[in-house]
Amino acid sequence: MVQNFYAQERPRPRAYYQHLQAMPRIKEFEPEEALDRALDLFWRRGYEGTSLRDLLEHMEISRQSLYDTFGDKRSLFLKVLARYEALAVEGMLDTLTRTNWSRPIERPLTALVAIRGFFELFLAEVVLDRDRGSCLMANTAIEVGPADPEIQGVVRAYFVRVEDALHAALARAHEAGELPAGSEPRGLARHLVNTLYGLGVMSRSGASRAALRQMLDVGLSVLAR
Amino acid sequence: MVQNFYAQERPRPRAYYQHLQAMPRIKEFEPEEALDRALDLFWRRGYEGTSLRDLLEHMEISRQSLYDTFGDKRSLFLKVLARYEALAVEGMLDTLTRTNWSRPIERPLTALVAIRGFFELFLAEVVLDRDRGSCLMANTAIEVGPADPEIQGVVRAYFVRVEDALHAALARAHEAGELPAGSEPRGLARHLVNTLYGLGVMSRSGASRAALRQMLDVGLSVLAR
DNA sequence: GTGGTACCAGACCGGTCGGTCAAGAAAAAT
DNA sequence: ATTTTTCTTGACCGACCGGTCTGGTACCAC
Repeated sequence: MVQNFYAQERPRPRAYYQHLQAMPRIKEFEPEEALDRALDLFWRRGYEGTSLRDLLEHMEISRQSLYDTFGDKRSLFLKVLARYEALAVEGMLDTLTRTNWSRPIERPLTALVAIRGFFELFLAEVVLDRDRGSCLMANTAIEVGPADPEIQGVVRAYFVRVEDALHAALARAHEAGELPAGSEPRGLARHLVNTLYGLGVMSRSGASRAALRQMLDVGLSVLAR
Repeated sequence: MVQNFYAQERPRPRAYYQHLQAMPRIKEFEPEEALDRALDLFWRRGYEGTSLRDLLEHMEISRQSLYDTFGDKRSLFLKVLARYEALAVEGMLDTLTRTNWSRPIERPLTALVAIRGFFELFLAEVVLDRDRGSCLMANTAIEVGPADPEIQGVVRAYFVRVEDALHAALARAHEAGELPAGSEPRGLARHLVNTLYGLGVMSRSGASRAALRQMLDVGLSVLAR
């Protein structure tokens, strides 16, 4: 599902051209890499804030190639969102289900530790690269909002996937008796999603690292037994 | 500070023109009302997403009047932000410090109840008017971000004011022994700010009312003793 | 070679952007 | 009536928007 979703009509299997008299010139750019560059730009400047000229310059492809490969600007954006979701969910599941977490000292991982690790990673990324604003989906939720129902649907679906991933980890923690008595994993998962993307807003407003850290700590305190 | 901040060079005191031979034609629109209409539009569609034509149409003033009264688009936006801050902080302090809260049954108000009431009010507003996305400042934080340091500073300052208002209420609750043992009002206040504007993002993504409610409940659960 | 494809550069399109300017009408003072 | 100011309408500006089109070139198979 991840590969080739950007090129509907050009799957490019070499065998495809066998019956033809001529072979097309091979692509000189890597569509996936170009998509990643577009992702970076949209992330930093938003959809409207990124012009076609900006995109061409950063993706280092020609105007023609962009339209041939990705369609118009909105189509490109949808493909960027899909790629972001694929990358982010993959990384998230990786972090949340890894059996050992800390690099220097490998130790058995409880679900709670995994969740904490996930949030730590998120915070570190946010602080490191400030002007991306933590999450493309959160940025898009705000910028596009209800104005484009299709895009809004993509964003909502993403948040639900994140919630489900957290919920799975919380359910494991719950079974293992790691959560406070009377905890409800679904509610906790939703709370964590809310905390996560709240941090995106606060970071984007220029909040200090200490403030972000405190928000995170208190937000996670509901998990403490 | 609130009145007349929109018209730097036209304080319009009647006495000002006494020494002149002629009086200017009086304004035919109400600057404050026009500003409110601009506020509404910026709130719904964002800064870049609102064109001058949109503004003129909604404010029902002429292009010339807009430039004469508010300056260029960015100046207008800064004045809108200032007005929003004045209105929102006023309403917030009102809610957080009112001595009785519920309309039907007047009862003495603990700080904790005031805080809950404040969040309930916020949630109700968010759900009621979905496509405004809950908070102009949060929208602006995401859209503008670090690209415009001055605007970013305004937004950050606003968040700090909200945090301080919540902190004051929490400090009162803390003194009254309403908070769990070992609570730290500053950390709690920051957490609440984070929860608040996380809700803005989630609402804008089209989250269900039930999901928002749950996020809010779990977020506030850190206040429960 | 020829044919067919994908590459690139750049001109070009209509439309919209934020912002300015000009001209005239309206009001209130002398 | 005159003066002075602000109002409104609408034309106008250069710049940029997203998107299309053309021409020339590189590549590969026959």
